Amino acid sequence: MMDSLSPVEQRHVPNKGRQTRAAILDAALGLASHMGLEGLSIGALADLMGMSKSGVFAHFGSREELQISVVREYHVRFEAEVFQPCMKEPRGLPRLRALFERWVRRVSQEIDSGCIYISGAVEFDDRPGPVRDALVEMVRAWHQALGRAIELAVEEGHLPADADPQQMLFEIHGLILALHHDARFLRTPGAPDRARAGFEHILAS
Amino acid sequence: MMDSLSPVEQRHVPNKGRQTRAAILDAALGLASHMGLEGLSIGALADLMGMSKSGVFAHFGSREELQISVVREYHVRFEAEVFQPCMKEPRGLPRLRALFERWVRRVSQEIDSGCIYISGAVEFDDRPGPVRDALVEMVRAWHQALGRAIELAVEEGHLPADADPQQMLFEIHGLILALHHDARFLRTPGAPDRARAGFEHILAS
DNA sequence: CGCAAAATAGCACGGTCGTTCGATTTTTGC
DNA sequence: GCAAAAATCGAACGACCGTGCTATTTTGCG
Repeated sequence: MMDSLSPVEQRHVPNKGRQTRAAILDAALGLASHMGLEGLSIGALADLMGMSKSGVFAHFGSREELQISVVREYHVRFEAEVFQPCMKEPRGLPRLRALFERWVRRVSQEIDSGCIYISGAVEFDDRPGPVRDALVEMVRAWHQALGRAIELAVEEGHLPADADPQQMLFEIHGLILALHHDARFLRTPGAPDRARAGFEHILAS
Repeated sequence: MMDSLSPVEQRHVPNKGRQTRAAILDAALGLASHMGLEGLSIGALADLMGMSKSGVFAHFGSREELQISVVREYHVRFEAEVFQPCMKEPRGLPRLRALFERWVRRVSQEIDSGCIYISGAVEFDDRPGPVRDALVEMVRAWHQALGRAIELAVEEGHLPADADPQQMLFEIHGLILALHHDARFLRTPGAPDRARAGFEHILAS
């Protein structure tokens, strides 16, 4: 009778909705990694979930809102898997190396799941709207975090004082994009090591 | 009666068909640059050309064949605009620089037309079929041509003998991809110059 | 011109899409 | 346990898609 008797049990919080919404979003992330954000369809998502189209639809209100939710969820996971673990590393080169290594693994290791930041950037580069805005916001945030890590490496004296963090960021990002291209599209073996070698070239200058 | 009298003339070979096919292909290239190869629809193409869907359709036989034709046509133009003019440059660094500069201009300068190689790579990275095969073939050919230009620079002594052409190709390609990303998606000004600076960094090592 | 062949149009089919709406079932709060 | 509320379903709509079919028009050569 007393709610306070069971601390974990949340009787009066309507969580069925949230739970299925989270499950749908999880399936949507997998689907969007394969088909792209534009290829994400409510019907296919409903089939995958074993529920009706309108049942899925009701959780988001529109396809566009679903796409935005996918982008946000990807951002949360990317931050948790790539960014946050590296904050334990000492600032400067160690942290920067950790960030790059996790980024490389994220893009290459997972064979079947493409990076939504990269595919989304190509899909929405000249398609204005809220989805594009959300994507740009997330990518900008990640770039800013990475740029800050490079600046810290300069401040710590791990990189020469006249290094150009923005230029380094540009080149490092290029390595990741080339890795994504060669590993996922051309299926070239050894692409991750090419990216790592390029990273060392950038640091040694 | 005798066909051999007119070697060039082919009696029942019409001209109009090829012309309109070329015009359709031209429009299709513009459309695919904006919407991607997957976003290319016969209906939209017909509207753009002011003709019927079936009229457009008859020239290609299937949507897939249309996509492949677009890829091939893009390849021809890319070769004519980027590759061939640089063959007049002396082999080695001058030619390599010219190739990179024309590549940069091709990707960044044209504001409204995206690179089909890049967008196609993302769209078809895990979608098997003839369109993907055609794309891979064209991209591989271009990479091979660029790799050969780097090797020539080594042979000419313009680059150190222990340089790794494939590694350089990977890094240079990354610069182009980062340029495409920053210029078209993030709309960062100065991206072409970042790519050029990165190119100089690669050469100086 | 005339006639065959090529190019194009018009229409219809089956399919998928996002979305709406009312009915129905399940969850939740008391 | 009952009633309100939330979640889900099922069917339908209109729009677009690629494609096949049969006319109709246009082209090109004798």
